[in-house]
Amino acid sequence: MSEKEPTAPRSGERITIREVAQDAGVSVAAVSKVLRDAYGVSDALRAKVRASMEKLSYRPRASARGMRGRTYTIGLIFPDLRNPFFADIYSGVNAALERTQYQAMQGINTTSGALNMTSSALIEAMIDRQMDGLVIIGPNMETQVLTDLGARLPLVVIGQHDRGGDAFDTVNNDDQLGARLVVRYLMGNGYRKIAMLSLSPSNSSIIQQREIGYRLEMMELGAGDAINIVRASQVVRDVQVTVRRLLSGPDRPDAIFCWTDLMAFEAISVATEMGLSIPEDVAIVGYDNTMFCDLAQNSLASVDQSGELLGLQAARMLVERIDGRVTAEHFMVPPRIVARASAGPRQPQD
Amino acid sequence: MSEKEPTAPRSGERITIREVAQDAGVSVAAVSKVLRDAYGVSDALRAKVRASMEKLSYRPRASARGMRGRTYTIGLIFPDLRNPFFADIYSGVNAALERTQYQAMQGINTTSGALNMTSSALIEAMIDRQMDGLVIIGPNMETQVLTDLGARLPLVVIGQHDRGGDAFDTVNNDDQLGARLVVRYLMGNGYRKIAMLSLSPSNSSIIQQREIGYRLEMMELGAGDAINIVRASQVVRDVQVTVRRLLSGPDRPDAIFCWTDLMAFEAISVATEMGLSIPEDVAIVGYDNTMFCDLAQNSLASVDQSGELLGLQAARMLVERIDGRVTAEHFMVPPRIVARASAGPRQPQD
DNA sequence: CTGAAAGCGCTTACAG
DNA sequence: CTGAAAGCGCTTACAG
Repeated sequence: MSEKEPTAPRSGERITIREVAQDAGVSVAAVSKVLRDAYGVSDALRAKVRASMEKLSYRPRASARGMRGRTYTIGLIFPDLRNPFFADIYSGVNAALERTQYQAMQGINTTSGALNMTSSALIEAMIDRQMDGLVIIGPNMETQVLTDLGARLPLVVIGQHDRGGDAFDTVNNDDQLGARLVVRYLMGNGYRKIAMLSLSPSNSSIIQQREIGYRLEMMELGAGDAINIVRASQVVRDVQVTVRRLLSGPDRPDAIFCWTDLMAFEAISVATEMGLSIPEDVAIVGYDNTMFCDLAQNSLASVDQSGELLGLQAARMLVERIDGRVTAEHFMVPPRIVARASAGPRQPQD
Repeated sequence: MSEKEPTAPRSGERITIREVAQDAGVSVAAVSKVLRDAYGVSDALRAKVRASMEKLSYRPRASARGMRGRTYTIGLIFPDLRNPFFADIYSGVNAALERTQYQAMQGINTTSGALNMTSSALIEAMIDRQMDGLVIIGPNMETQVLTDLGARLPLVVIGQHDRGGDAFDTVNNDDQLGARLVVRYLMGNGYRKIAMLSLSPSNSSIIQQREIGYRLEMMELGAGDAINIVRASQVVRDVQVTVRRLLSGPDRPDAIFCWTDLMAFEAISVATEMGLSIPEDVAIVGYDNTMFCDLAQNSLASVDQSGELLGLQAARMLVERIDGRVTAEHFMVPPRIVARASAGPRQPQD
């Protein structure tokens, strides 16, 4: 294999800062300052340089900038791509960066199995590529790992309640409240034996918060005896088996509060296959309020956690950190129940 | 705003090629050659350098490499993030790159509206960041734009049948055959008045190929008089209105062949809301065979176009181009019908 | 407020 | 097969 360099076409094809400086009749350093909106540039000089940049359609190269300064690129790490909820977060991030020089680049942990391994490999790849900062969504790692990472570069975490001193910011939906709202909503509609289909392994703080909220609200509303948490991994087959077992038992729940809309859709599917009616035989509630909840065949009641707002806020906070903030900030969005037929008012039993 | 540089922590913290060279007792150039697997390095030297890299846990910085050579980063551009089909393509790309030094970075065109504007802005952002090559999925742009782009950097396009000389490679599902298979399948199950719910605006070659396949097969199977193509944009409301109109007309179709699973789910929703049974009143077929087709509430028959294979192949071809190939290659995957209840055998009519 | 020079961490001819 | 030196396109002290 030859060592040709077809990647970069004829060199000199791309305009550099040097040519802009020459065209504007100023120094290279002056152009650099205009580029970075740095102080110490007169309006006249700025105008001249801007005009030359426009005229030559100059675009700075991120990798050259990254050699000493910033790349104006931030990395987004998603836990998976199949949940349309993440698209909402992504739009929020993009909206926040729209009028800045920053650009978001995504990486996704698709490989199942050794999740920690995969995500740390991806994180290192992002650091190798000089990301100015990282937004990690729904991390499946120890808080200590995030703390260490936050010491290396600006970091904002979405979906992680445990804090790491000043090492990173967090942006969350109030998961404990979200779970409480679900229990209240279901109780209000006449359901009492409410089971929770949670996620395993359950080491994430989001999972813990939702389980706590569920337990507390069940107890406070006098249904402590009906508390029933079952767990499944995200794998489809595992969800199906778990739901089927739950619905086949002698003491079938009235309602299932599912970890995610995706799990709830599977629950609807299994219940349907078992010949059960929703919500007459069993009510189903999801989390995320994804676009598929509205489909008539799902009509899934769900908790809206404003993904777009989460993304927007995370991106803003990250840029602040890149700009020098060193103390942690934490942002929490209130969740909201969106009622739909899958958990509608219970008919009087015969 | 001060000009501090919190992005890069204490400098010197990261190991450089120079320190590796020193540790191994060789020149910097030698280390670079080992890094690039370039020729002209003895096994002994290679082993020494590898050991030092390991010992110091050295990792090359992509932006420094990009200054003269490659960044070992390829850009993936998706038309949207809400379709789980793209997750399949992504896994394929990742699988292909797994044992290479390359890393994929994603960008997504979320902003609706001026689609061309958005995607070209994203493409420029990727070029600014020195991507070694680009994979563009389902581009909404003129072939000429792709041809120009292919002249600037290695390019593979997924979902584009029009070719651009040697400027870029294409990877496709055989969309014309896919559409034919759907018509054959539906006819075989007793449906004849088969409408096609296509995408507007219909300037993409994929759309054209599917429409051609649909028309030809309808004619060849003697149902030319029943040809009926309606179009909707991806916007949910538009799909709903279009499907409702189609199903309310005086001459209701027996079956609807939908542009995408996502559209098919909407079609199922609308039909359900109208009190129609599927497939008794109207059969529905989708395209992409996404994970949601299997849910009992959808049971959506669909065309599988092997997203993972498309992604795998595209990534391989892109790496070949980066390595110097200058002639175009074109790869086509055969589609496959996955039968499900939404288009099951038609019951004899009363 | 402005500019000349050094340097970021690699790769690339080129000389030995 | 190996290495010393130049250079990629920016930013950053530093001097004026």
